[in-house]
Amino acid sequence: MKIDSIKLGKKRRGARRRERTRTDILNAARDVFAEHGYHEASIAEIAERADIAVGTFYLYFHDKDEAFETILDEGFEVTRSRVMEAIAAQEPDGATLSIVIHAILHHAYEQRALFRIALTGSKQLTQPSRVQHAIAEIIATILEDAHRQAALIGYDLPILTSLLTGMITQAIAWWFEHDTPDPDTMANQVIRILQHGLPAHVFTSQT
Amino acid sequence: MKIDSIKLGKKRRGARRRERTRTDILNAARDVFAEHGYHEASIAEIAERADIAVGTFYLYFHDKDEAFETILDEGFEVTRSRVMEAIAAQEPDGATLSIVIHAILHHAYEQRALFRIALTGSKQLTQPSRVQHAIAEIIATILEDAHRQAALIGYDLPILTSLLTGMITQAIAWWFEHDTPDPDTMANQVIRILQHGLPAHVFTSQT
Amino acid sequence: MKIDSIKLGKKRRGARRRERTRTDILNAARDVFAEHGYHEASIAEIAERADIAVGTFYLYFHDKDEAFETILDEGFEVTRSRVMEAIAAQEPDGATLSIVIHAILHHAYEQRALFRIALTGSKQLTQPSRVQHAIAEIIATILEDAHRQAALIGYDLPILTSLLTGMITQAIAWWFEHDTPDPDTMANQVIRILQHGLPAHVFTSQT
Amino acid sequence: MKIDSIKLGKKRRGARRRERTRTDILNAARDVFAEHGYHEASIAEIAERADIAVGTFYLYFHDKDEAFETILDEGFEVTRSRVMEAIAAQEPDGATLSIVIHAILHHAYEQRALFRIALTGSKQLTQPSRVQHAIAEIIATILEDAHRQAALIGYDLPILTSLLTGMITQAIAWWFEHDTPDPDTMANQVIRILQHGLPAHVFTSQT
DNA sequence: AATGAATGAGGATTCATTCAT
DNA sequence: AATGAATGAATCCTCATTCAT
Repeated sequence: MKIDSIKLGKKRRGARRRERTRTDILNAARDVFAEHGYHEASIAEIAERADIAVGTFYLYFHDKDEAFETILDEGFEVTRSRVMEAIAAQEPDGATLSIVIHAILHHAYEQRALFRIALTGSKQLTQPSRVQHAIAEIIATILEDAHRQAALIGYDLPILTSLLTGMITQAIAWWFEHDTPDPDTMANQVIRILQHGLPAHVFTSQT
Repeated sequence: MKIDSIKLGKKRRGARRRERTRTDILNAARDVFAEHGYHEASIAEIAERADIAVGTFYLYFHDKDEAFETILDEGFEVTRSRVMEAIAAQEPDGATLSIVIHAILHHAYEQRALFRIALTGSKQLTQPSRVQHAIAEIIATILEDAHRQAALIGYDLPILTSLLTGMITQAIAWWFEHDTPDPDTMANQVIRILQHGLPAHVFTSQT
Repeated sequence: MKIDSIKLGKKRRGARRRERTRTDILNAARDVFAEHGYHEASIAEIAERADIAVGTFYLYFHDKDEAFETILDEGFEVTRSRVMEAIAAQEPDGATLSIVIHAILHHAYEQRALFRIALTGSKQLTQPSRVQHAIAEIIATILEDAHRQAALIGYDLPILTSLLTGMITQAIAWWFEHDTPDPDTMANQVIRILQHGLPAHVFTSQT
Repeated sequence: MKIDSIKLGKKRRGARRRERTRTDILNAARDVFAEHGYHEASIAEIAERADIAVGTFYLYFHDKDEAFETILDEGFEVTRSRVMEAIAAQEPDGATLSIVIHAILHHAYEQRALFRIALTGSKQLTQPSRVQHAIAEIIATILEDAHRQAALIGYDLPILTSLLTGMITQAIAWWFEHDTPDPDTMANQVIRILQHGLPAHVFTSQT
């Protein structure tokens, strides 16, 4: 029994260590990708920041690509679940668009580095930015509900979803260059537009 | 005099030729950047498509970067002037937001390659804003007018501009993956949102 | 005394175990070398097939090279003794070339993996001779006898030995790509050439 | 006309230069491969010996492999044609085995580096040594003639070809470690065996 | 002006070997 | 004795840029 527990201890320690190294690498990689973008990020720099040898990187990730993908995948998994939790906590009966927008912007504000990578450090051209996809999915669920209730007649649902996503994405990107406003204020700006629209004035001739 | 005019002729011919080569390179480069993105685009391929030698490229552009910048700069200069012309033609008294959105989307639809480069093939991280900047500027003029007339109380003007730009940009990006709808339909979707907002329904609890 | 015997038992068991592990590694290594060749064989794969940790490999062999050398050395020691036994069993008075060739090809046919390593997976350039050397030695003893009896006048003994070795080696290499003929048939082909030579016909002009 | 000839001159000079560089690389590569074998040969060393930059290597060969293949391909093409010429010169009516063996060994002696690469510096395991193939082809033509005339009853033709090839190959390999004997003497040793066979003595019990 | 061969720094990836546990 | 995570030197290959012609 003693032996068992010791062995178990060892195993746990090994696993813990392995996990810690993996996290170190992922954090370092996220920073480097965020700073330089996919192409200009070098494994050497990631390794240095994670305080490991170059070769160690390859013990945890098959190649540069896999690390990149992992950051996005795991990052957005966290995003999705956090946002979902926030929504569920506030409005158990069903999410409203306002709550969703607030939740997304709150989380995005805290995870700027991740969003920066996803929005600008892309590896491929065709990636319509995985962020957009993640955001779009969340928004889609709400709009689909509304659509089912025939509340969105006149709108093409996929396009509407995409356009809202574009707006929210832009709100997030705003923070790449500015530090204010805070997420709530930003969310209110977005919601205001979506709720009331702009004054008729701007759509007609301006004399 | 005769000699002079000959020289002049030569000069002119030389200049015309130079101009043609420059355009060839720019066209080839735009295609290659659009196909592969900044990083994967090689000078060799650009040169081949422009039917010139690699070295010749460097007689016209200082480096890869300069060609890239030139494409965006000249491209958006054209965009701006075309859109402005379109607006002026339709509504001499002053543009309305509807007209601007229609004009922008029309032009963008025709210049997909350019917009694709600007939106996805960026060289640096902070760059996706090149298109956005161009679009934002046009929109800003209209919103500023409205703002001056106190019609936009409650909105932060720069942020509002940015958000609208995000929506329009997203509409353009939609065409990177889909061929429909046509620019007018797309513009109408955008305008519908901005004019009426979404039904109150989606902002409140959904029972 | 009791303690002693226990210790002894332990020691023996330890030694036996050590021996078994060593053999496991050697077997795994032989397979991997045979499959991939020296350079493409990785310690990691050898360790995996031997069901040990990478580090353990280095407890038994100083480096990749030593394992490789050991395989060849021990392999050919076995070859030599088996062949010698076979000869002694058949012809106690002294071996004949026929018997030797039969014996060598029989053994080689069964030990293809080893011979494949020795002939094609070599580490260094000057090495293809390891097998050759082993074969040559056996053949040399016979030829030297004959030479002593002045039966090989006109032949340079070392060269003759080498040439016969080349022929036999080639016979073995034949099996790297073909499964037939069986060792006896193959041996008879070799012997036929060495016994009668080729018809005079092929050495003169062919009208 | 003057312009034409100048242009032509330029073209020729360029082509000549290109050809020279290619040859330089091939020569350097042949040496390095011969010294270190395929795997240990580094492009850097080849480039240095050819007195070019690393990148230049890749202007002429797609990768290490292609250079290696080219050396063998071109090398054996030369071998074949030289040997064929030699044969044709001596015996217009049809080659005899003696002449072929002399010719092969003569050429091989002069091209030791090439043969060393082909025989020992192989890249893949399955390569039954392209040399062998080249030699085998030449020998096959002669033996097939004889076979057609039913002079080789009792022999399996492909195996016989292979065995002779093995012998000749071994003769060439001999020179990797020794400088003597000269090609003619060596050829005579080979021919002597093939013509008369070994004394019956060595095949029977040796009392 | 045009050419295109040459350059060489830069970066990804591998794997034999070590060593703390 | 055994483990297997960590190391980092070594090597291939790319491509923007230069420059002799």
